[in-house]
Amino acid sequence: MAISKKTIERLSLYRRLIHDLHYSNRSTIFSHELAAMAHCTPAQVRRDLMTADIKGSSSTGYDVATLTTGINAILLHGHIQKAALAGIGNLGRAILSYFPQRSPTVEITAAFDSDPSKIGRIIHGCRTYPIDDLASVVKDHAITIGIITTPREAAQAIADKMIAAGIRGILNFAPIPIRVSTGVETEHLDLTMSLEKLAYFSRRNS
Amino acid sequence: MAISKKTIERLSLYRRLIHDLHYSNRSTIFSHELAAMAHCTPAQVRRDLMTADIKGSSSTGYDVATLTTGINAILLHGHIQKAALAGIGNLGRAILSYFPQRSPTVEITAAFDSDPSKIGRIIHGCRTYPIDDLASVVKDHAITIGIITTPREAAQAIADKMIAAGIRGILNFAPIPIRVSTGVETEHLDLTMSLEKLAYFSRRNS
DNA sequence: GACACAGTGTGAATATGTTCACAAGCGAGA
DNA sequence: TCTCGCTTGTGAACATATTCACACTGTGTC
Ligand SMILES: NC(=O)c1ccc[n+]([C@@H]2O[C@H](COP(=O)([O-])OP(=O)(O)OC[C@H]3O[C@@H](n4cnc5c(N)ncnc54)[C@H](O)[C@@H]3O)[C@@H](O)[C@H]2O)c1
Ligand SMILES: NC(=O)c1ccc[n+]([C@@H]2O[C@H](COP(=O)([O-])OP(=O)(O)OC[C@H]3O[C@@H](n4cnc5c(N)ncnc54)[C@H](O)[C@@H]3O)[C@@H](O)[C@H]2O)c1
Repeated sequence: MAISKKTIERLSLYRRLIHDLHYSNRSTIFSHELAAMAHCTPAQVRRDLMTADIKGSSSTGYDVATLTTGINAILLHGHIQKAALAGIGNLGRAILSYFPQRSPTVEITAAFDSDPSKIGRIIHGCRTYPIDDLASVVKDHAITIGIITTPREAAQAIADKMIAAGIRGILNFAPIPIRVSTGVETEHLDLTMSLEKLAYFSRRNS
Repeated sequence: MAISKKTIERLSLYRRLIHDLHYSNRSTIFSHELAAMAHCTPAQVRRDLMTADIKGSSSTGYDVATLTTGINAILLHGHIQKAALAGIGNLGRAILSYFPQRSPTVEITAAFDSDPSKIGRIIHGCRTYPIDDLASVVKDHAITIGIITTPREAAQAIADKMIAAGIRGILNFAPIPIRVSTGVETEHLDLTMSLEKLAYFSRRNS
């Protein structure tokens, strides 16, 4: 029952699209409808749902409620996971303002900064702490996910602290890959890389 | 001479790492050093550079200057490409503040919003315009890349305007896939999806 | 020289991801 | 009940990406 990264991404997308685009009102949906929403092929959708062990009917397609519950069973897995954000700068604040209510599976419960002027307040429901409290807060709240929005120079040290405190997954926005011990999952979102890739292919395939 | 997306991403990363981590002082670098920086395998680095037609020496490794020029030849391709950003909100402003000087191949030259209170100013060197000027500004400045940081509801319409104005690549932060005509490249950066993926795998592989 | 060494370049093997193509299921209508 | 038209589920083919493994190369040493 191992599900690939790409499939997990799309399951997350399917669920949100069904929720956001008012498909949750409908009782059933076909693979080609989901495919149109997610911008992929019907075969891809069926393969993903097969992997997720979600069954449809050949006459009515997939039951929306079953679909949602099935995807939740995989992504949610019992309880909401908590995340901590480090670096309450421009990007960090944008994320804190955006994220509440976004995901039924993850919530950002604490934010950290080394700059005393950035901490103490509650930003969009999220408490802010000095970076030195990271270990204790992470342990007390059983936080399992870290988000790094500090400058590049601080990123690796923050990641090390997070991992030492028990965090098992890191979403990194700093423009440098983070080295982690095995068993820790890391995702590197790199704006410059994405833009340069786009620049290359937008020239190329036109 | 077709280079895959993954390879382009890594080439962009290699170049930036060499630049940021003071490797540009050194005259040569080995595949295993680049691999350590980029957090991948030496074989991967050699394969990428082979694809990029960059040759090294078996005794000294790769010449840093050759490497930089070689990657630039691929990513830059003669002239800097210009980008336009739509949606000067929390995320849009964070990007405008972050991006200047980040990439030698792409620069954000114009930003657009539908809210009159957001426009008229110059943010970090980038002029802001009403969204209705998008077509003319894009054409006048020969902008080829679009960045969407508007709410979900507006995203597809903005994308359509961008494409009509001649933009060939779109970086989309709105939580919905954008439909584009063939020949237009699109990249969907979805925070919720990334976090949910991380949540899943951080539980799983520990 | 000739040998050892530490690296590159790359065909081949492997792993991962996507699409094809079609049997089988189901409901509607005759 | 039979058949038609649509769908799902899925083995197999295909495509893409990574890793292995090793011949080859330039340099330093004796
Ligand atoms: N702003 C963007 O749109 C954007 C986009 C892509 C990537 N990034 C990356 O995200 C990171 C943050 O960008 P930003 O624009 O928000 O920068 P910023 O300077 O506005 O914010 C950085 C924050 O990190 C805090 N910080 C610094 N050192 C710290 C430490 N050791 N521990 C805890 N907190 C620390 C600072 O006090 C500040 O609040 C950077 O690495 C940047 O490269 C930003
Ligand atoms: N803030 C984040 O960290 C974050 C993270 C991931 C994704 N996103 C996505 O990015 C988008 C923007 O997020 P935000 O937090 O900056 O929101 P925001 O509300 O702060 O900003 C949205 C901006 O878009 C402008 N806008 C609205 N309709 C427009 C239109 N038709 N044409 C031009 N401009 C228009 C608004 O005036 C506003 O300035 C959203 O789709 C959000 O889902 C945000």
